[in-house]
Amino acid sequence: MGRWEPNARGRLELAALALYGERGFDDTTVAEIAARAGLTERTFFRYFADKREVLFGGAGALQELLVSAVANAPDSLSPIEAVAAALESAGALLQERREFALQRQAVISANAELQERELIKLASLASALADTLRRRGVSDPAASLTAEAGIAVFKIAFERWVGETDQGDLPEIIRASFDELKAVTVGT
Amino acid sequence: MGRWEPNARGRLELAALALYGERGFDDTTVAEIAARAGLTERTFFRYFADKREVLFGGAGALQELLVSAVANAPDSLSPIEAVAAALESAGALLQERREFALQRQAVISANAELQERELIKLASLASALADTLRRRGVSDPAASLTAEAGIAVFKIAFERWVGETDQGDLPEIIRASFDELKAVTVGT
DNA sequence: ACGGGCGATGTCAGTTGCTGTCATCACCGT
DNA sequence: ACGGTGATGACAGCAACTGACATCGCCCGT
Repeated sequence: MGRWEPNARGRLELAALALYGERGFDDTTVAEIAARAGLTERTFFRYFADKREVLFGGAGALQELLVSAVANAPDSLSPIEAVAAALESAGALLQERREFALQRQAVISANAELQERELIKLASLASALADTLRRRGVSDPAASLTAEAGIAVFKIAFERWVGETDQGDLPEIIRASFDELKAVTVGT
Repeated sequence: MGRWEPNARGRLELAALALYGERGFDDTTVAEIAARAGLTERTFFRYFADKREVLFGGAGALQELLVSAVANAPDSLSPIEAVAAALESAGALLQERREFALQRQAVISANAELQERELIKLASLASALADTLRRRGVSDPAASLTAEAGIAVFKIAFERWVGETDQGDLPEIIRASFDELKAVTVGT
């Protein structure tokens, strides 16, 4: 194709994940990542806003998936059911890339700055879900609460799935966690 | 008293909040904060791990308050009721410092890095609450779900309270949001 | 009262994340 | 062939953060 090797972005993502895994996030310099990808530090920052963002390239696609799943859910579903169904299908997708998901999560779990970035991505997901619910006619604060509760369930289900040695079914864990949330909120 | 002016930490917090408010987080250097507090940059980093942390000095106290409130809640309260009561009392405390809370929140809302830090503090709160629930005999995933749902409710209630011109009652908003969550999770 | 330990602060040098600016180098259409 | 263009490199510079060492009074024991 071009003058340069193709897929510079993908090479950077791959190199970063490998190096973060081998030597840790803090002990990896951006220059090292770039060198491993056959590029320079300056080019790294043309593709990614900062050193952390390189691990979150898939966040945008995941958000679009969730939003369109909720937007296209049948009207017969209640808001929380629509959100649950969307998260289950996202879970199914994640499950197909379990190896990658585990490696990535190990890196993130080892570093607080990366956890911060992950949390704000999840918050962005919740915000997008709430917007979509509002477009479905759900009013506030129900829309925000449903979205935030859904993301909380997803977080916890994902953690459990990652922690399991015998690989369980993620969508199933998500569904069970929603049921558990329902039981828990009843209170008395 | 001492060789130095007392309360260096407090002076740094005050100077930082003022400068972040006046010129924005990005356009404020740590050296400027330190100078305003009559100290040096190096001393700033002895008190705070990084430039953001200076805004989160109260997080530790808040966490202790919540944990002890849940730990000391009467056994007659269900997990979610214990969490709700704890968050309401935290809300009452926040309400006493409304001016400060609003100013601080305006600064945080204007900057993504600060939002990240706030999110990880909230996640830490949720984690501490979940631990406390487990010590009360609640098992997982109910403990984690209750804690995360509680924090989600708190976030949304706080946002509403901040957005109001006619200052409503925060504990009341929190209680109402818990009720709304219950309604929303019922689903169908 | 005096000397030394000690805690809080200052000074300095260095690394790294990140940015602005300009140069370079093929490819592409005309 | 020629100039435009998009991706990359080279370089300089700022600010966040860290480690090492110096300084300065206060306090405690003798």
